[in-house]
Amino acid sequence: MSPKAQIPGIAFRKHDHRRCQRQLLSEATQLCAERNLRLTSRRRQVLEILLASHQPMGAYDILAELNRTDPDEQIAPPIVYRALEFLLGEGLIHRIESLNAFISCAQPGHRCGAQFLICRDCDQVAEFEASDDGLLAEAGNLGFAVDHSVVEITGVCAECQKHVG
Amino acid sequence: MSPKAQIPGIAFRKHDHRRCQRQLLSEATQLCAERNLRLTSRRRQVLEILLASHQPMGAYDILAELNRTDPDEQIAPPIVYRALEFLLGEGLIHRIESLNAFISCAQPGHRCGAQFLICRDCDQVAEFEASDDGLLAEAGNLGFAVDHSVVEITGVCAECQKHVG
DNA sequence: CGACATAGTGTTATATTATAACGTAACGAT
DNA sequence: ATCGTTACGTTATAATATAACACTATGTCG
Ligand SMILES: [Zn+2]
Ligand SMILES: [Zn+2]
Ligand SMILES: [Zn+2]
Ligand SMILES: [Zn+2]
Repeated sequence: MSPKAQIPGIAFRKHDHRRCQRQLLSEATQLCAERNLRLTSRRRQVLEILLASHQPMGAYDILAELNRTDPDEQIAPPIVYRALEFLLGEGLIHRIESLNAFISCAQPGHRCGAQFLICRDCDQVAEFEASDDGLLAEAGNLGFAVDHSVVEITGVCAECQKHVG
Repeated sequence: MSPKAQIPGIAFRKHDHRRCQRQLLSEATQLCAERNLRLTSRRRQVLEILLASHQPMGAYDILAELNRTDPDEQIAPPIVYRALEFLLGEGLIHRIESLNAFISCAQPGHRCGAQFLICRDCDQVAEFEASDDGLLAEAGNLGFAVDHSVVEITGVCAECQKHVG
């Protein structure tokens, strides 16, 4: 993965991910403490699996990972989905609708609009913060009370455009 | 400037839907003829089911409808999915990712960006043409070659806000 | 026409994603 | 300690989607 300063999203940037990971987990812990919520070990476990990369994972991928690291117990889907539900609710992760997958939030606590660039070549997904969201304003102008917005842009990232063959 | 700030989406407007339906089917027929594509009876059948309303339907809802109107044959999922794939490819219908559902395009042939307002009260979905140019331009500026964009805004429509208790 | 290539359909089975339902355990407050 | 609540574990099943392969319709060319 080469440095691509122009692409937003940490997924596309070279960085000390060890540190990044630790930081995000710490932020999650603090955020839950502030909100008086329980980041239980299951929830933390699922979050950590997602924090291991900046890639989206399917619920069953996460499930497999849980069962791989802990072959004694046989975890079942509802456990994963419940943890995901909690993490989604607190904005610690996002759901990528067009992939049926989940990804750790790059800026937990920012209550950021979740907007994604999805490269169909390298499968990397970058969360990016579109500062000016005219769409929501427009929806608002039309009398629509916006609750949640899904913005997922599929295409080819800058790096992959170079390697076309 | 694009023609926006109209009331979004025909789904939310009172109109002669009989006529609307006929018109859209006719446009689809013509469009396929122009493109030298076969709007076979199966494909037309699926399109007609979606054109019966401006509401999104799951693939299995469509399947059920097929099997209801024609109880002799027992249609299976792949048939529906293949018809949907064709219709999606030609822009005659759209897929709503956050609902796992399909909806007829309000403006076939316009190659319109597919943007949706989804009311979580009345479940109506309005296709609306907004200037998400900002977003796409931003992606473009960042070196990302946009292929397809998903914009789905969930909330409460103007009408439902009045009736809230 | 009749052989052929191709696109579309039908059928079976199965993969993938997600939830219902219900009981148990942990926790937090009286 | 008991009680209400939240989270977890377990089983079963629902809902969504595709793989694989056989068959049929359609158009093309000699
Ligand atoms: Zn990182
Ligand atoms: Zn890429
Ligand atoms: Zn109509
Ligand atoms: Zn509504």
